[in-house]
Order: sequence, then structure tokens, then C-alpha cells
Amino acid sequence: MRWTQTLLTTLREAPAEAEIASHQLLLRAGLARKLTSGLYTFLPLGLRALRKVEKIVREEMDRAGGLEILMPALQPPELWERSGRIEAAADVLFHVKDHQDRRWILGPTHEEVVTALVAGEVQSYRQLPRTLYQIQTKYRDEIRPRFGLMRAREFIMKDAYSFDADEESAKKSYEAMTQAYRKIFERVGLGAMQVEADTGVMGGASSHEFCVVADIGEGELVTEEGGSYAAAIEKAVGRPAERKGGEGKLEKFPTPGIRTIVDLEKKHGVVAQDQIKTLVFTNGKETALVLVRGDDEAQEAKVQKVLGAGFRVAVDAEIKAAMGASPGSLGAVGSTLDGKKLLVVADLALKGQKGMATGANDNGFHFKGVDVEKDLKVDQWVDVRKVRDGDLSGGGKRLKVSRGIEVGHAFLLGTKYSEALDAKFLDPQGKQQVAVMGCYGIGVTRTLQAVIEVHQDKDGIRWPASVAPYTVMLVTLDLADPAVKAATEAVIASLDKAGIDYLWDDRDERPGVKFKDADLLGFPWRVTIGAKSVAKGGVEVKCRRTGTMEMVTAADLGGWIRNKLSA
RNA sequence: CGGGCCGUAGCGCAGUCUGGUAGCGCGCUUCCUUGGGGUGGAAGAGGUCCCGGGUUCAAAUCCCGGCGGCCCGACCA
Repeated sequence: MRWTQTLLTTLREAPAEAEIASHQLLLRAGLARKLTSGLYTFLPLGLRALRKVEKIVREEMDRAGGLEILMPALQPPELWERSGRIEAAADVLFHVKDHQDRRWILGPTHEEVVTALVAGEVQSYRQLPRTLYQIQTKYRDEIRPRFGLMRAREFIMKDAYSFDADEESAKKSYEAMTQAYRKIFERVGLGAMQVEADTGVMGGASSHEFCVVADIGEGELVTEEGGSYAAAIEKAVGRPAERKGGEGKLEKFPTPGIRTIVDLEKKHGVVAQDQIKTLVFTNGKETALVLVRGDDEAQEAKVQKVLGAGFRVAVDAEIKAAMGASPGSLGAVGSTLDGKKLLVVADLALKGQKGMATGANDNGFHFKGVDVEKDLKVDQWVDVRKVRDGDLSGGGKRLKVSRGIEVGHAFLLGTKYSEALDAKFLDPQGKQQVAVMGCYGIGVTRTLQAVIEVHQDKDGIRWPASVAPYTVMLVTLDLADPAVKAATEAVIASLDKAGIDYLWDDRDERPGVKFKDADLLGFPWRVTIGAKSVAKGGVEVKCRRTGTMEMVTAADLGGWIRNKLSA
């Protein structure tokens, strides 16, 4: 392809809206353009890269036994009512109305549709297992679209769904898919980590996220130094550093004006880890207290798992009404909770602790010398704390908290959807059974941007060859020179013969402009043809990744690059 | 939804405080120049100053109300 015949405009400066490197490069390198927040048009160059990612995804899905299908993006709400998710997923659903005022849903994911499909198609255990997948545009009414393609209202997802006759078999399908995922991310040049994850609104038995470690990542993940444990922060379990607290007698003491953990530490010398943080959660009807150590944070996903999905942090007015005191003076000392209908959940790190301090449910007063097990009214002991950097793992190793981009997610779903949508079959005994499901997503467009985020430097993108829009940037200088023209023709013939794709920068621009743009676009190899190189009897090949340069004869170029690609 | 910043040419921005001619750089068009890391010059094209209302002789600028964008948090591929 000739530059002068495609639609490609590079930007010297990044649009102000783009904050992170990959988003800026996406726009600067002419890969995509924004229509409006969270909606992007792929330009020819960006689409080529996207197609290459899709091709790799397809190849690995097929290799793992996946069957490609294509489902409608438009879905009837009745299906979502049957699965119960019309409520649970309400905030991400886009609704549209047709000419008769009937409502439709723009699919954010396809568990309902695919399960309904399988319910109709699969009648016998002989037809199982099956894994169906598609690569398709999804719609989610994101609270906050962000970072270009990272979190968009409309994005391309590869979603796969496995259907098995039993748990055992479902685990095998799950393993096959996660293995394919590892292969896919490796092939596109991403060192994605597989981490244990929370199942969230999807439901189900177990789940793994695939994360690319990056500072701009929106999620947090926990890894064990020198060990194999890896989990998403919502799910991760760790042990905080041992507390050196002493004992003491339960005693109420005045703490006028103290509202925070930090205040109590500063003004009364009670260090944060000797305090009990009392958080109030509500679902509008019921209220619950969540207790964590003063230096810990509650992990909301864990809290919701214990209390139920509808629970959220209560606002001040709700707290006052339920507790009779304001935030900063709350506590769960049994005697102060009389007559209050509250479920009290305490974090495991508090178990057995003595000599702690907590609010007295009386503004301006706290208790000290609290023996957690004796003095507090605790209904449930569970892990609800958020892991912190430096915590210890079960095996006693140090835990590290990093940021990550979630590029893929796998769920072992069980029978939640197959039961709701009647995906049943007859087993060898002629008995009716419910299919066991798994679902697996890869954010294809997000993956593309993650590749850019990971593979870039100050000059631009450094595409891995597997997904680069073109393998070669052919830069012709001295366009009018007949020898250069002949060499260019020879190079093109050689590349064509070797089946290597290239973009020919045939613009009448100065060398500096072309070199800068070649670096910005970042294809794996830049081939420069000018009077100088021709005089030396060849063309100059520069590797974008390493910066090394070599002279290669025009006729040999295709074979030379083919060689490098397979090396 | 809460908190912060911002809407002026395709992009990056100044001008707004202190009301009066709409500007700069990049990009774009034409010509000359230059020719291995964003050459230099000349002449041009391009604007509902986010929208609506108000104040005023006069509004990009002041006031009121909307809308939109970006960032931080809860949610997710």
C-alpha cells in the first residue's frame, strides 16, 4: 500500500483528551479517531492491526476446539428476565425501542442468547461438550468510558461459552480455554498473568483474570514474591503484619472532636493498628457493620459476597439513623448495640485481638482496652480486608500489589444459566441433566491498546511483528532518482514474492519527516532506499525494536525479513 | 453519581480577570527553496468563540441555565 493512497494522517501533538501513552499513540499514529466519548472509528491502519489480533484469537480458539458462530447484538429483554440479570446488570444495559415501542437490549455479553441457542440445539449427551465463540461488538453503558479503547461504550469482544455434561468435563473445557488464552496473549506480545478472580455479577464457581501489568491499569492484582500465588485484589487474601498490641481493661474515654483513625492516633496516641474501623453498609432495608483493623481497608467485593450484592457503604444520614452516632464514633461493643438490628461482620485479622480501641456509638467517646472476642458482638468472622503491599501469603511469602489491565476473563459458571434457560439434555441413562457452563471473554480492542501501551518508547509504537499493521515501512528518499526508483521496484517485487506486507512512504517529504513518522508508526522494520544506500549497493534495514541497521540487497530483502520473522 | 479541571480553525493553545478589530504554533492549498532525523521563505483557505437566555450602545469576555469533554473514585473485556 502506498501512503499517498491510504487515509493516514499522523499528529505531531497529541489531542488534549488523551492522557495515557497508548491512547495518545492510537490517535497520533492515525490508527483510530474518536466519534464521541467511548466511541471510536478504526482507520485503515488501526483496522489492520485489529484484524491481526482477531486472526490470532481465531486460530487459538479453533485449535482449542472452539466453534465460531455469530449471534445478534440486539437481544430481547425477556431472555434477561429469565436469567435474572435484567436487574443485576441493569446499569450497563443499553435499551433501544423499535417502531412499536417494544424494548430491546444491545448485548453487553451473550450468556443468555447462547444458552437459549444450546437449549434448542443440544438434546443429547452425545452432542457435548461444545464450546461456541464469536468475535463481535458489545455494548455497555459504562459509567465512565476512559483511556480510548481501554474502556469504551462499544467494543469488540471475543466471547466463548463451553457446555459440558458434568463438572469434571467442564473443568477440562475451562482448562483448554485458559490454555488458549495464555497462548493468545503470548502471541500478541503481552505477558499476561493469569490470576484468581472474583466472580462478580457473572456468578459461578471459579474465575481467572488475565492481566497485563501496567501502571495505567485500572485493576489491582496481588502476586507472591518467589511463589505462584496470583489473585485479583477483589479476591486476594493476605495476612497483615502481626500486631504488637497489649491487653487492657474495657474503658470508655472522652475523645471530643475526634472523627478519624488518624486523629485518634495523633491526639490520643492510639496507633492505627490498635484501632477497629467500623464501617456501615446498607442495602436500603437492612444495615450491617463491617469491622476491620484501623490500618486496613474493607474490600467491597468481599463485603458484598458476605452481605449480598445490594449492599453499599451507607451515607451519613443513614448511619446516624441506624447507629445514633456519627462516623468517627462508631463501634461494635456489645453493650452499645442493644436494641439495634444489625449484622456484625468482622475481619479475620481482628480475631483474638485484645487491648484495642473503637468508637462508643456516642459522639465524642471511644472505648479502649477492647477484647475483640469478649467485648464485641460479632456475628460472622470472614476475610473482608483489602490486601496491602507487604502482606504475607499463606505460604509466608511477601505479597506485592500491582496495577494491571484486564484483557481477558474466564468463569466456570456451573448451571446458573443453563437452569434458568433450560439448557438440558438426556444422559446415557435417559435421565434429564443440566449442562455445566463456562464463559470466556477477551477484550479484543482493549488487547490491541494494551499491546501499544506495553510496546512503545518516546518515539512511538514498537509493534510486535504478529500484530503490526504492516511488517515493513518502506521509505523512499530521492524519489526522482532513477536508480532509487529501480531499487524500490526491486524491493517491492522481493517483498511481494515473500508475502510480506508493507506500507510504502511515497510522499514527497523530507527524510526527517519520514523517519519520524516511521518511528511513530513503529512497524518492525524500516527499509530505507535513497541515493546513498543505492550507491552502497543495497537498501538499509532498520529494526524498530533494537535500532540496529543492516545493508541488504534489494532482491534478497523479502527472504531476509521472512527469515527474521521465523527466527 | 460524588469531587476537580476544561470547551476559541483539523490538532495544540493564547485572549476571558479589566466587555469594543478573533489571534499564535502545527497541519492544509499554491509557488520558490531545501534534500539522510519534523529545512527556510512568500502568498492563501479555514471560525455558529459548546448551546440557550439575560445584562449592555457593545459579549469569546459579565450573569443565569443547559450540554459536552477530560481526570480521580465505585463498575467492567
